[in-house]
Amino acid sequence: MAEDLFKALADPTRRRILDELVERDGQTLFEICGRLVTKYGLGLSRQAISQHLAVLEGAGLVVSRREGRYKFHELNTEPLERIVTRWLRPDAQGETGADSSDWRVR
Amino acid sequence: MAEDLFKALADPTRRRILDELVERDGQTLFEICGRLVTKYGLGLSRQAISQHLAVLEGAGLVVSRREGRYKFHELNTEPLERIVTRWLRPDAQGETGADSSDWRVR
DNA sequence: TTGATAGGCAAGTGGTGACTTGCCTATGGT
DNA sequence: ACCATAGGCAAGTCACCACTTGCCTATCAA
Repeated sequence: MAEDLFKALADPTRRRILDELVERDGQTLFEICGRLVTKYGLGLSRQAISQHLAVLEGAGLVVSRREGRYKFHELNTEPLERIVTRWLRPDAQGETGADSSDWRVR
Repeated sequence: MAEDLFKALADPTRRRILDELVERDGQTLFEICGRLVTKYGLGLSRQAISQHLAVLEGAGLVVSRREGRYKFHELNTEPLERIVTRWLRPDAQGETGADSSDWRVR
């Protein structure tokens, strides 16, 4: 749902992870950790990145595939298309761009 | 900058406000309050909506124009285009889609 | 089978953000 | 001049989220 998508995009570290996956798809957790450190000098723990990946996966932006002791993470840009059809081109996708399920009771 | 944009989109109430402005552009604060109440049964205070509008304006998603005692709010979808060029079509906009300024030191 | 690598689970902490409350300013009608 | 309307400012509360720490599981190589 939309809530998960935008929450996932709200964190700059998660956006960087998406950038990394655009540049090189199918990386493991440790690869991503290493890249964030060397490219941006990020001193985040492995668990921090792992939790970020879980959030991205929950939003459908990342799909993971396990092979032996490795877990490869792949980008999925399909959820991002919904942002476009909601506000940029609301006439596409059969009229409504607003997702009626995008709501939470407080 | 990107940080403000995604933070602005992270809240469901703010996304609803954008939906309202897509449907009818140039509304005042009280008009938006009324619409959110009648259409979604939202019991938010005027100040809450006012603060949301300030965040949206800080992100460049809303532009306001004052006329007498009225302040009209208009939608600006230009910042949303950058989301598309960053991950969906990174080859547009002269190569890089990643905004190097999208980073905060912790 | 031991050790190293790749990853997961769970509880705790600090900071940030959404919302409220109370009071203040400004414009316009009568 | 008065009052109602439209909006702003500032402080306080509360819940959530990012991150850490500590420990545990699984796969592979020697």
